[in-house]
Amino acid sequence: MSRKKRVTSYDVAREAGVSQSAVSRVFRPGFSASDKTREKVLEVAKRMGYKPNAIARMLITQQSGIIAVIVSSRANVNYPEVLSQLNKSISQRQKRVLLFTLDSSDDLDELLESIWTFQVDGVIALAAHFEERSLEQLAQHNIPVVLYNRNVPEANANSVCCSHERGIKQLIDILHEGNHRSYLIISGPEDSDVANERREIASQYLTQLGYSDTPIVYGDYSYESGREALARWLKNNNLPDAVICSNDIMAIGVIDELRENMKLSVPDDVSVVGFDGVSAASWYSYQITTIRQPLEQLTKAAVDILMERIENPDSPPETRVLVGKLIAGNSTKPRG
Amino acid sequence: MSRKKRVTSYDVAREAGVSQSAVSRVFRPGFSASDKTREKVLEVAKRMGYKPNAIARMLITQQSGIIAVIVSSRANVNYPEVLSQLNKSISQRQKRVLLFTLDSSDDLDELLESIWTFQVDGVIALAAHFEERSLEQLAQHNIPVVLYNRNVPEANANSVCCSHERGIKQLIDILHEGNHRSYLIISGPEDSDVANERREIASQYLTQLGYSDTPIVYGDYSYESGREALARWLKNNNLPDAVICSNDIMAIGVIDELRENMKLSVPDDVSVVGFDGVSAASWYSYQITTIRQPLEQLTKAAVDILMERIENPDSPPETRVLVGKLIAGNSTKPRG
DNA sequence: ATGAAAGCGCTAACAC
DNA sequence: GTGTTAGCGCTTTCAT
Repeated sequence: MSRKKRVTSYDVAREAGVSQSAVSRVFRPGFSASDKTREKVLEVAKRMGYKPNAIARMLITQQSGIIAVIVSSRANVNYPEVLSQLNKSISQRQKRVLLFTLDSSDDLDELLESIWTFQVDGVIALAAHFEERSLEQLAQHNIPVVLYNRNVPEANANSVCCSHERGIKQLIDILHEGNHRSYLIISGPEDSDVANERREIASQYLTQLGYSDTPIVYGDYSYESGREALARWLKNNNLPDAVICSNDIMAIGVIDELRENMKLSVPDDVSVVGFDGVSAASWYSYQITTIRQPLEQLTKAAVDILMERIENPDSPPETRVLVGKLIAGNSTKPRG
Repeated sequence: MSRKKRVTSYDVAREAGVSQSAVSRVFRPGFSASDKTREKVLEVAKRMGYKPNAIARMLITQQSGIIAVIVSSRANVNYPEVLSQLNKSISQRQKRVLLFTLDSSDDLDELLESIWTFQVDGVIALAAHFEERSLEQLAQHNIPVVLYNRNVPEANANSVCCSHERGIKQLIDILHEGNHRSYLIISGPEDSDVANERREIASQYLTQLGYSDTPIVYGDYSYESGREALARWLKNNNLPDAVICSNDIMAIGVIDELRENMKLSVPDDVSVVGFDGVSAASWYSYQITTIRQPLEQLTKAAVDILMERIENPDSPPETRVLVGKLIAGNSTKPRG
């Protein structure tokens, strides 16, 4: 490895005829140095191609300027987009995103070790398997954490989420007021907090409105699983008035299954609602009635909360719930 | 900041009654220590909660174990997915992904500085504005780089890409053999290498087949831009036999525009082809004839090449071109 | 305002 | 195999 030798602050100091600490100060924002020194140092630094070494700085300041973002590789459809947004927002704060993958809770300890090892300033967790004990461990190390659309009820952790309750109820209200009298719920996978929450809210609210025992079938958030879930149900049961899907992608699958194999049309034969407000949901061929998650605000809130905790570790835990926007699509219409 | 004091290798050494370097050796893979020492050290380390400090290790080894992945925040539709795949693949190699965003070439120097500052082991670049001079600068620092679906012709850099030539020609062959006699190309934005390449190949191949001066209109890869591009064209021109789109999302836009505003049907009135093979392309309501990029293989190849260059900096530059898979959809059919 | 000096926690010769 | 020692490049008192 013939990596060319780095230019260090000592090299610059020697060349500029000042001390090494003078160089250091010039490169630290908010530290004073005479104009003459500053000018000289900057000139020499530029000429020699000196750049402060972030690693050395981290070692001494015990701060890395790095935010760990934990994702699961299981394609939860809109995580990639969330990730992009988070990265954008964190970059603007002069911090960097270091990516960690968590696929099953087996890897949890290894993950925590790795996070700890990197001295990250904070953590944003999107992954489903990130459990309460992880929160405790990070808390012990005073590493602030923000959960994104995750529900870890007992822990009083920082979190941001989209109000599923408000959204689901809005959707069901539309259906109910539109005289839909029989429902089917297509839920996301049981190991997803978000799916469980959306399903339970829907189920309970329907009960409250007088439709008890609304049937539930499960998918895994994917297009195919939406199609299959519906097909499975219709093999032995009648068509409901409305299908409530835990996310848009399954709703799209449902619509396509109805079109292709049942030769039925949405919304004429049955209404379908989704959740998320992904871009495909608004495409002409689907136009799903759904709730759009305020992605940008959610990610921004997550980063805001985290930065606040980094600067001020004693801030009490905070949960910020944002309300999604109802998109009145064309996948629902009043009955009778 | 009341961060609890870290446990260091010295603490463990003292407690275990060995030297600090013994502790260090136990935690370095491939270094020898007697079973007795190893056992003792591991026991104490576990009890005290010791974890080696990656930052300190980086400082001394001059290797960070970090791969910089450069993305642009402009939503190039399938980058998020590429990013997930890369992360997965890099994690498996015991390295980590540090995310960098590059939106315009203005920020280039700042970006390079930052990359250099972090002592990253290697770079994978997806961003459009990552230019040749960046390659040179990184080469000077002996930081290996792999370009992903980027075309920087003069530089003999490492790169992986999907063969656009092979794919586009396959698509056009289908149309040509299906007696399509007039074409419209809807290209991605001009600041995208990939878009330019796809457009030029299509244009030239059509010329070669006898359709010179095939009209070209531009979009930005988005659904809306596909719709608008087609609408703009049809305002003053006749419907072509086939529309060749630079990506699937614009193809989907084109299909929806035809359906909604022109009351025309695909493939009966006009054929449409896309490129990428995103999941939406195969949905029943679109079923686009397209080329599926071998995403997994592409990302794996990128990581393979990079790792090889990290271990062996003198390996000559390598370009790996992978061929996509033709998906014969239902958005094309033979004419007359 | 500036310089000297003491680390941050680790690795890697080098002796033993 | 193990301990000693000298740094990696920086920040940060503490004198001056």
